[in-house]
Amino acid sequence: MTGLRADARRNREKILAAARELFREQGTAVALDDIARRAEVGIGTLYRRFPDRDALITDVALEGFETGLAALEAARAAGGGPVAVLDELFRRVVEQRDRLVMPLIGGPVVRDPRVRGLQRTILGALEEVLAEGRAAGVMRADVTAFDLIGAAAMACRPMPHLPREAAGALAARHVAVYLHGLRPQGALALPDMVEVGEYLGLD
Amino acid sequence: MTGLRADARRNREKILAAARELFREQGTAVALDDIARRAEVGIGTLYRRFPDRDALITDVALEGFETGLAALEAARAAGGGPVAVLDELFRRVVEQRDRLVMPLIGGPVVRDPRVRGLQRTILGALEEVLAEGRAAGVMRADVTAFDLIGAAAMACRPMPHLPREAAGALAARHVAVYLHGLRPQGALALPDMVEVGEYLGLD
Amino acid sequence: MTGLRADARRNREKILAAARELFREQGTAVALDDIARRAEVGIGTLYRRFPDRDALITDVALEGFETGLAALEAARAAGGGPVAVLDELFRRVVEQRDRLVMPLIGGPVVRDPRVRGLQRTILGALEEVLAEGRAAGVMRADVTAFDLIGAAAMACRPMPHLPREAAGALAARHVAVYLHGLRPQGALALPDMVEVGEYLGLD
Amino acid sequence: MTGLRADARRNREKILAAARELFREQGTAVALDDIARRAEVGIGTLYRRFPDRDALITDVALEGFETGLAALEAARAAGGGPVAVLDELFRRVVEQRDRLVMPLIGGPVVRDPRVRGLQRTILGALEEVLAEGRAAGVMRADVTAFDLIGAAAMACRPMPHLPREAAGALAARHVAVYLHGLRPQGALALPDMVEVGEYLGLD
DNA sequence: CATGAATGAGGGTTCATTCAT
DNA sequence: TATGAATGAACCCTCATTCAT
Repeated sequence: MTGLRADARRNREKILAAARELFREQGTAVALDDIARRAEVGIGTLYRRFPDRDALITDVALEGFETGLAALEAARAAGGGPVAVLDELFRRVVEQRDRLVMPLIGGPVVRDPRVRGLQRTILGALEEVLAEGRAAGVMRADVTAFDLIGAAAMACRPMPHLPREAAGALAARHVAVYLHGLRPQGALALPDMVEVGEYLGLD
Repeated sequence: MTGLRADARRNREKILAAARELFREQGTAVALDDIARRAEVGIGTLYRRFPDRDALITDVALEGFETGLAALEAARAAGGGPVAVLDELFRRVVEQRDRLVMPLIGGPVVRDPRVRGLQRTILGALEEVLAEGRAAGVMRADVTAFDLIGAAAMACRPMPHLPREAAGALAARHVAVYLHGLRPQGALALPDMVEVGEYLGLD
Repeated sequence: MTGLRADARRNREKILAAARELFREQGTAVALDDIARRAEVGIGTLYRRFPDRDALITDVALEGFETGLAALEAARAAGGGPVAVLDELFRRVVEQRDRLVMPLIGGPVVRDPRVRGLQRTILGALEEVLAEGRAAGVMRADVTAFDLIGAAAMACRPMPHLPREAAGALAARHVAVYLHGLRPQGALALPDMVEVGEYLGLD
Repeated sequence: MTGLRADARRNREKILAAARELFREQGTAVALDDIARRAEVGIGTLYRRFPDRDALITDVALEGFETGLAALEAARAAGGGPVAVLDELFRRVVEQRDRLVMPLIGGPVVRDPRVRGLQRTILGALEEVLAEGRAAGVMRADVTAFDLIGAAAMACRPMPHLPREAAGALAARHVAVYLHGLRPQGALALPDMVEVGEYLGLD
């Protein structure tokens, strides 16, 4: 990744960008030939860099998680209370949902230790925000970091039958209502949480 | 559908059930051979009943919309105010999300007039519930029927990397927070809604 | 193999014949497309009948062993002493070496239980011939059935750089000298035999 | 070959050794990448030294023929009558059959004039041995140098399904019987020899 | 000179679709 | 009508070969 020749690194980036786009548009089963074509490289180049489909999916997902973590850190750095942090975080999540392909991805990704590390870091930071919110009495006590991750995943899912900006607007509105619902006033208890640890391979 | 011989109708049902399962498990691009095999009919039989993949997808989606409409009608019939209706509706939606494959489906479905009719009916009924809720001061004025459909779609999406019951719990909790967020108290304005009419082919 | 539809069985035979020819001409790595083309069937038909290259190789080899066993039985049926039997056997082997692709084949074939059964039968029959020859004092005591199989394998090997009839003549002459060498008179001891049992998976 | 820089010559040798091994293990169709990898040089280096696959095959074959000629000369130098010479020659052939890849090789090799020269030399020397043997009455009159080359070729062929030492023992035993068969006593006439001249490109 | 990145043709395999039984 | 055999286009992947570093 770092020791690559200049042209090789450039190609790697082009391939990842093309994969990101096509995964969103057509799912991760899209033809690798198409990815190579959109990236304007030969199919052999794609295979040299990513030995199989999973390697490509994993790296796209990895960048997604990195983007997610960066969004969270930026939201915290922007200051404001925990409510403002989540508002800002989800604003960025919806805005950058093209890069957050994360929720598209099935099982294999989870196995990658780099992904697991990022997931752990993100979960930890979210827990801190939630703890602040609970302490300040502005967030329900029963919502967990897993719930927030799940909400982000749902909001990022592509809706292929909707035009892009409509899907964006719908996601933004959905998230706004959801965040509004995080306030504790008059809330009924949530259904029980089930063990989601293995989502992270944290067990 | 109705004028079919008994065994032919039985085959049709077996095929639809198999398709529903496999669409959820593997997406709508799953091999038709696999569907025929799981349905325990020959591939030729599948083709006799459903001339192409889209016909099968359409019929599965149609059943999904019918299930959704039935859930809505049952929720209204159960009585209670508009809040109770939405609670009950979404409870059923999450519970029966296996059949609500609707949100899995891309563009082609929209073209079918039967689907459009069902969508119109569902949207109309949802608007009525929302109107009641607004009149009673228990629902935000700026949430639309489209938002509710969108929320249902997001909640129904399969999360293939999560074990089934974990995904169900996450969806139920998400929906609970979302519905809580529908209350008007202290709500900030939602982002603008964009025209989603073509989602229904209503334009 | 037996329960096949008439046209399906016809295709199966055409594919096996084409494979036999091309394996000899170009080795077992020959393009399967080429086999399908020579057999005048679609590539899909080939794959329906033989799920992978090994399945095809195995079946070709199987027919080879059946041919070999038939040659041995015919040679014995023709009567004459053990020397005449081996003469006749090897005459047939060289003559039909196109079908005796057996020696072309590497490891995977051995695993097939049908192949192992044939190998056992052939070895047993060869031992009987050798025993008769030894009893009559016309065959070296130290030659084994494995040696005879090995000799047949060597003689059947294609020599792609030689024109077909030249290779045949060379093989026939080689075999003649070899058989002549089987006589006990004045023979020096053979080098030790090494365990070849696993060739048959007999261990 | 001679005017090469020291490191270049070292690379050349490493490539030839790797090719010899892999040709025997997997045939001459083995991937050139694999040869470069086993030789621990870049693929570009291999191509600089050997412009195409045939050049590499030719050089490996050339070394094989040189090895064969050396074995023949050593056998003659060891003294003893013609029978002893052939015994010693074939002992060496079986022993060094790894280097005698010659019989693996198809048509292209023949074209190289250096190979043809070696073949002619070897054939000539073999004829001399046979002539001595015939004169001494210890060798059949109808066996030719071509037959001996053919016997060597058959004995050198790899038998990939047999463990290495078993294949060696089988070859040694086969050769012993064959050489025993070369004696004239009581021999029946051999089948006619066909013109094999073009094997050498001597026509 | 050595290296290894890039290329794309070609072979392996799957699967949607047609059609003979 | 039900079946499953046949077909071939399209996708996956490898590897010979060229060329920039």
